[in-house]
Amino acid sequence: METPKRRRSATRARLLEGALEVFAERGFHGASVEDICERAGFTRGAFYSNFGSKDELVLALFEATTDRLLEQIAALLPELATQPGTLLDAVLGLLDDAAPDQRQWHLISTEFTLHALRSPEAADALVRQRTVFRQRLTELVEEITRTSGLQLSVPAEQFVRLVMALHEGARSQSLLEPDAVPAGSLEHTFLPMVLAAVSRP
Amino acid sequence: METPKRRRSATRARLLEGALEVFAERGFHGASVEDICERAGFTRGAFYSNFGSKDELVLALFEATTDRLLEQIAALLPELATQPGTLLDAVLGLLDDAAPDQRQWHLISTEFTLHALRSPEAADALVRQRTVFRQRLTELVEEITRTSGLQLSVPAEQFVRLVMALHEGARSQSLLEPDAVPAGSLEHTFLPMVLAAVSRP
DNA sequence: CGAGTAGGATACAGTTCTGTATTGGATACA
DNA sequence: TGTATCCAATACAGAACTGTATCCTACTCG
Repeated sequence: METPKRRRSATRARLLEGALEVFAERGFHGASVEDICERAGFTRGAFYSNFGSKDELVLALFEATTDRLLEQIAALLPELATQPGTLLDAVLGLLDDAAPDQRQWHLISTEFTLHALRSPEAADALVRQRTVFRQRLTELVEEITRTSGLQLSVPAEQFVRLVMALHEGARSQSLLEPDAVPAGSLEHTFLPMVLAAVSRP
Repeated sequence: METPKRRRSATRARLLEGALEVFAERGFHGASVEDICERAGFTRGAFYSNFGSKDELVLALFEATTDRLLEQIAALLPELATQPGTLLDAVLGLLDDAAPDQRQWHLISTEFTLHALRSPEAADALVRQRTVFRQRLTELVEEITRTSGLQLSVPAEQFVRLVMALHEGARSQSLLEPDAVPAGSLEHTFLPMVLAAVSRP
């Protein structure tokens, strides 16, 4: 039982993986179907046998990426919720470690965001993903504040939105000017202040 | 004296204007030269008479955009530096009002950023632009703190980087979820806290 | 071992885009 | 008024890409 359907889903996976790389390198419209196939080691025959079009692949890629992201979160949450460190270490740790490759992830997720800003359906999907992601983080924050006796003067979700926004903007700066803005520097400089301002012992 | 060179530069300007719109709508690679010309009311003949390629036009567009941005800043700075309101009102006002159309500006600047992350030359240009922009903001902050007797415990530039990062991330959220995140809400919720934390009377 | 089938490769037709070469028309100027 | 010039339109050739239709190969299973 090694080749009836497993082979098919394996090539699907390789195509998705290739698409991820090529999209990160050349962008969404800049990558041709041929590019993706070449990267994955196939020809277009394999592609059109698995996907109806590039758009369809993009959708599948987004869902696959979302799934992986949620898995990563699920894997990281337990230790972060309980073990050492502060609330901010936990939240930032999750944001940082959820994706294996920060640069690629930033390129891809920016590409998705741009796509979503132009297509209502894509926007729906992206907003749903971000909502789930944010909820996980919010629960994490709430749990940590509960167990540590800390209390926030703003809704946890609002606080999470802040951290996400700052993280995204800061990552952009870090990737453009790695020397001037080491990864995480902005967050680690300012977020503790915000936390201090919004928390009561 | 109305048509020797003025006509030429007028079509250049219209092409750039068309490119701005089309790039915002379909993205950089998604827009064909023909699309741009059609939007501007020309055919490709006009295009290739004014630009060598789409890449060249992109560069020109970036510079034109940069110029306009700096003009906007120069126009807004004086009143913001002196007149009423707080430091944050001034900085956020500048970030908000520097571009006439927030959505289009966000799409275009994200597109540029993405492009820059893939091309070292574009990265250079973008970093230069952002550096100038940041310096203007930094000077504004320094001037306001000086005249208002306020003092920051972090370098003004670092503070500006924070505001820019937060602004960018927050704008992304606002555009994706206008109802959940009204424009400016994140900034106006949290930045005063940071400011309070980093300033001494 | 042989027929059937699934999945990917190859070949091909059609479309779209780019870039150049040529043409046409309007304006400046003698 | 006629001519030279400039600029954009048009016409054309070639390249790149998409999507389909057919072929080939390697398993599966009787």
